[in-house]
Amino acid sequence: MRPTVHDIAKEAGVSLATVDRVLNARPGVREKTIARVQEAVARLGYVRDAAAANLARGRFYRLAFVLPEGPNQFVETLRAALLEACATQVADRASVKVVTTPAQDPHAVVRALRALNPRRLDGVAIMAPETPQVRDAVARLKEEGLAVVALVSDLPNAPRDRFVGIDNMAAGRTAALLTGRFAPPEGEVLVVTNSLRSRDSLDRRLGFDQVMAQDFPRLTVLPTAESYDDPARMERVALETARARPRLVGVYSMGSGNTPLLRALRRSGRLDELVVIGHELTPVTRRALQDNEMAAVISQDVGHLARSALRVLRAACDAAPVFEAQERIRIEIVLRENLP
Amino acid sequence: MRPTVHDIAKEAGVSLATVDRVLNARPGVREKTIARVQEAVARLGYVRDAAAANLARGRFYRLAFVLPEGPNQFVETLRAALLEACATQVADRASVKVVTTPAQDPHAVVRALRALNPRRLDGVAIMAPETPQVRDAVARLKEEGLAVVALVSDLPNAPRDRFVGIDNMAAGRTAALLTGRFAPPEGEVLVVTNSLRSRDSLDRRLGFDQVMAQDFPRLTVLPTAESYDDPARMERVALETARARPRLVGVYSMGSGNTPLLRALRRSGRLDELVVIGHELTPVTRRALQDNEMAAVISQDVGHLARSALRVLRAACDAAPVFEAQERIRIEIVLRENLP
DNA sequence: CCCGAAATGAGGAACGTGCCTCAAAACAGT
DNA sequence: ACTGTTTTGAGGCACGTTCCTCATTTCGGG
Repeated sequence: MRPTVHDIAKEAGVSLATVDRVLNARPGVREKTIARVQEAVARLGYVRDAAAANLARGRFYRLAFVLPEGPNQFVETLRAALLEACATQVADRASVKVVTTPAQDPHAVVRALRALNPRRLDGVAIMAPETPQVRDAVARLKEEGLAVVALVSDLPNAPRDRFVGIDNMAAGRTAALLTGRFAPPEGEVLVVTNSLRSRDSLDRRLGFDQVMAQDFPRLTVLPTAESYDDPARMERVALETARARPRLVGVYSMGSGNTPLLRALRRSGRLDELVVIGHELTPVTRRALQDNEMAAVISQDVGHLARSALRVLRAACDAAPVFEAQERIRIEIVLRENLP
Repeated sequence: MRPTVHDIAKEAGVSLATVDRVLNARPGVREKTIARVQEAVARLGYVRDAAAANLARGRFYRLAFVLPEGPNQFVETLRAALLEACATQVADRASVKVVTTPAQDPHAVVRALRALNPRRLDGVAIMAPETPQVRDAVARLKEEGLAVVALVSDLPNAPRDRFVGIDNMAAGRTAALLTGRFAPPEGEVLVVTNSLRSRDSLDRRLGFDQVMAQDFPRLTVLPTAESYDDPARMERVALETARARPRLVGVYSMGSGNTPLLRALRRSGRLDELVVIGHELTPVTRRALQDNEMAAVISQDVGHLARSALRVLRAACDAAPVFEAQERIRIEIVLRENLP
């Protein structure tokens, strides 16, 4: 059986109240006594029973998730994973509110963040591009004492407690390595995304260029084509490029417009000779992998993302340490044969 | 605030004791009353507070892990992950004993399993090749009422409660797809492993052959070379093959002898023209990826494996359902650029 | 040595659930 | 209406912790 506070008290020769004061860093205990208790803790290998502690404390975590909403299946699967995680064990003693904002409108996120009532919340997870206004809104939430976590796309210059998501530069590097190894040694590569305003797209492009320049100098990377969340625009750009550039050998899609992209490449008739690599496993990309239309998808496990964000938020609320190994989101490479 | 048993009692117009009897499926309650309580549960959306329940029950899980021990870094990292998981939150109210058995001796596992005292244990996780003796030992443990989980390598014909690990057939298929895409279109591929006695190796080979035959008919897959956990033998076989077969373009290493394998290929002077694909991220394979000696490593997150096994064992002890999405171990493809 | 402040002890209530006992009530069969 | 059985109610203790109060002890400074 594990030792309890009672055992510590006996071992240290103090009362239960004192042990409690030491364990919870409350004032009114002499240095010497603190040391004595801590020695007893170490000697007996005491670890606080988190379940009992939370029960006694009556802790309740009021959390909010601010997610973009648009023609984006990734966010939908993320939301589903979040709700599933809540429904199951993970979200014990927590209430989770999901707020969605139109992805196209950069001010909508800021309005949503401002609309949050800090007194009715303990923590917020935010998936949004990093703008000065978003930074300010995050700063305000932090000042009000909330835990703030950046989700999927980092907010490195905002005072968030943590980023939950993959290293997007490394993801871009991985995409480049796959493109280089799968494609013929020479030719041109098209890179498309919704918008380079988002931190994740920017990082991916940087990583992609690094590896391309270093390891595959005979592949020419074209400038990033941005669709601005407009499917028609994505389709037009992809179609034009596929038609105008006979040397094209690969396409790297950093964002979410894979449906119009694939449609365009199909219409160009060149899809089967192109190495197409995209991000995030959705019904569309899953289908494309199965049909050999996409060579690989770089993905992050949305279930893991959701559970990790929840755990990290709770830890941040309690100023507790996080279990790093469990919270590292992996860059997953999904091929036709290892589809989950 | 979440509803409690008290709320259910009030809502259903019964006493707390009755609610308790219904919730824990104890006898002595009329059908009608059961229905009334269950309705109240549904109406109020009651979910049992697992933490409080475990606290009250004083539940303590006595678990054992039976792992092979040999010149195998994968098992070492797995053991480390397990200890880390125990040290942290995951293993609350559980004691975990790790038993290691010499990998070379197939009877050692059986002896270890027989040596377990079923009355002092609630669950066991086993990583071992499936032999009739192992099957019998597992059957005995199950009969004694223990929860049994197969780890890494499945025991499909033993009465285990669950398998925690990757789909090894799919892993082999993935390896084949990577080999085929990375290597030149024509040539020979060497497949090596410790032993085909292990279920995981067998499955990998099957999957590998499927995809090779189907998608890359111009690549010839050589018969599996077994090292029987003997590094010298592995080195000799690899060196001989590399020297004797000029058409060799790739090597698929299904087991754990990557150190002697790479040493041999280095000595043959042909390492940089070969596509080498192996399993499990260890210091050796990590280094080989960084040095471009291996093209890819197919891996399973040992941390996830350890935590999942712990969760699944607890669930099995309580005959509780598992959260499937969280327990699916992914087939990870690790390249130089997405090394975790 | 005395005083006030700081440190400590002792104890209890609470959190939500499990599990136990004993008595009371409802019900069945005669 | 009687018996005997089944069902239900009421209550209490326990789990390990937090957090509270109030009394007592210890300490340092004058």
